[in-house]
Amino acid sequence: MSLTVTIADIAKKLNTTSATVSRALNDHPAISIRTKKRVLQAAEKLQYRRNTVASSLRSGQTGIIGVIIPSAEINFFGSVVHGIENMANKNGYNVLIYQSNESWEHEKKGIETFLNARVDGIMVSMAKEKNDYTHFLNARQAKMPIVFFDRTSDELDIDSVVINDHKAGYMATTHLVAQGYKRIAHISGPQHLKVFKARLEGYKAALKKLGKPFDAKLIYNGDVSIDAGREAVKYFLGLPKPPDAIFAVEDFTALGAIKELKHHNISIPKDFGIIGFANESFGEHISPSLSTIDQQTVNMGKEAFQLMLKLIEEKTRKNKTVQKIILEPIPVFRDSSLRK
Amino acid sequence: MSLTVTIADIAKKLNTTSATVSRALNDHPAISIRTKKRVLQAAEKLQYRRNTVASSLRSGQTGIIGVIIPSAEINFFGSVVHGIENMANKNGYNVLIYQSNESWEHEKKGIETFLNARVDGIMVSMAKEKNDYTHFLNARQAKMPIVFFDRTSDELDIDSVVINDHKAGYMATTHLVAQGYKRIAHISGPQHLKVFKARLEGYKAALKKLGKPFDAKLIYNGDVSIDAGREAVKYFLGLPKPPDAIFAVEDFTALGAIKELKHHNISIPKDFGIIGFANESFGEHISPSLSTIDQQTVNMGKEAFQLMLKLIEEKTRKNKTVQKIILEPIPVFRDSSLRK
DNA sequence: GTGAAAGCGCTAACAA
DNA sequence: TTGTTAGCGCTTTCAC
Repeated sequence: MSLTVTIADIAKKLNTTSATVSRALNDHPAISIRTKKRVLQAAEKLQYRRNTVASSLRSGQTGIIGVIIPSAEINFFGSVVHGIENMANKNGYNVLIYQSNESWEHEKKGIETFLNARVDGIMVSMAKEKNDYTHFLNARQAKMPIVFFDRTSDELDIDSVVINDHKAGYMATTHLVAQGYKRIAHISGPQHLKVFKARLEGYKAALKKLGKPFDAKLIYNGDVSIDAGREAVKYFLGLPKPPDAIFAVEDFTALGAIKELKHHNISIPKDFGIIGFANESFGEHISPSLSTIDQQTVNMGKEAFQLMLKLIEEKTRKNKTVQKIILEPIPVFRDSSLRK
Repeated sequence: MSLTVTIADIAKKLNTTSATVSRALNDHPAISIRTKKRVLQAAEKLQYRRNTVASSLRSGQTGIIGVIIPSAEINFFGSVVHGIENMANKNGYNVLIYQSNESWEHEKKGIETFLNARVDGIMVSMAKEKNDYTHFLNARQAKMPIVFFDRTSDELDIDSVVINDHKAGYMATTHLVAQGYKRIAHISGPQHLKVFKARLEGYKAALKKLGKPFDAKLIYNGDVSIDAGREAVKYFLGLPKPPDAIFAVEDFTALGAIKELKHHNISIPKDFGIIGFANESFGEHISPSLSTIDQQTVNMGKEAFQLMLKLIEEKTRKNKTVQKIILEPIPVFRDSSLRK
């Protein structure tokens, strides 16, 4: 017995041709029930396994979606990938992962790899490191469907799924004020990334709406880390008129802030309110438990994949409308910002 | 200009043949520097992109490694995948992900998918749900290199990378005794999974070594969850002679235990010691910070991939030695078990 | 409803 | 060093 069974083997056994076997195996409309049955039985008996590589070469479709993320080690992306993968499998697709490790060089290589592999579509969350967009433009030129999620860019006119970061920032800020805090500070992130910028804008918009003055001294620009949170608090407490609440751009930053405030024996939420962003798993377990904004990670993955599916279908037609799906942020208020 | 450029296009342009172009593109030894240069230039100019699907069909190698994990949403697996992916990319491989969602059915389908896709190797961390091993045996029969990591089985004679769970259990238990705790309890996990069983065995071995009696009442068999930790503590505190320390099979279980102990106003680590397992990210941020055992996740991914590489190379030779790599657990002692 | 024949794009054995 | 030829396993016209 040869190691790999092909449709030709099945055909020979049944005194028919590869074409017929192929049709039977693919549920082709023009095939008799009888032959189909015989083929399927023979395939089973011979332990036939369709060679998807050959199939892909001939049909021009691989059934593979390439996904580029900064790192599989970051909770958020693992979770989004989970959502993508589940939807993909349900629709008969497989998912190839490529990590950029936040490097532009790797991101570029990832795109190249996926184009070569003739994947059916590419989904990307951009690396922090930024250079030019030629790799994305190449992909577009090759008619490759692309969907961006979370980390996207305004400079490119592309289909994307993000959450409404502006609204989220607005919500977080409004909530703190509603809880009676008077001076709300914000610890921001790198402003060349749209997500972080939008959160800051949301914060500003909320203050304006609530008739509160914007004070540039109450903005600390950090690098999205525990340390940034600590440093921010040190800075804030040194101000002549320190804030009494912080909206942090992300949960780890908020965590650092909490640690530093505790270190100064400042009582949370009584004397100081904190809200973070991302709903990281640790948030509900620390004390006080951390208020935050949930980003619907798994759902984001699902939506992004569905958008991809649409693009793949539309590929034949010349439909060109760019779609931007914006998910609603979900506030999760816990002890760190709730005064009874 | 046609949408896809092939080596035939390059050949035509240079008045040569596909074979020569292919050789130039693949750094074949028998090729003149001059032709190679010309081919590479032409390829660049025409924006040629090698079709890896065609290449795979012909060469029989896809350069793809299939990875099956229970869920990309679980921290631990995201982290291992990170390790695998990094090594894979360095060695010119890509990684296909398949999630079993702890279901045997999905796991089986994953194997089937990967066999059809003719991946160069499959890496698996088994689903909790167990049935038979036919899918793994099928893969073996198809001469597919397989490496298991973390969740493996003794019933299959397979290459694997795990950490020394027995030793880890031993370490954790010994540590608690060394800190002066007198009655050490254990919250265990499903015993049909080797990892959990080994941790229990390590616990027992430590007690024996230290001349402490084993008391079956001090074992609570949970399902690896926060709730299991809570329930375990309720049970333990109801005993005539309750324990004064717990080695929990996993961090979330430990977390549940801590929450319940706090609820009973029992002081940690003064009156009660706790150590968990897995070094989940939340552990260092809760209070008291959680002692735990680190599993070297990223490193596990690296090692597993290197083992895979070896299997792929050995495939031509008939080398059949099964390798089991056992990583050292790394104790991380924090406040929850450290009495000064 | 089935068969014959061509070819997806590439690589590799054999010649020259 | 290069060209010729064949074929990886499958799908898909085009006949019948």
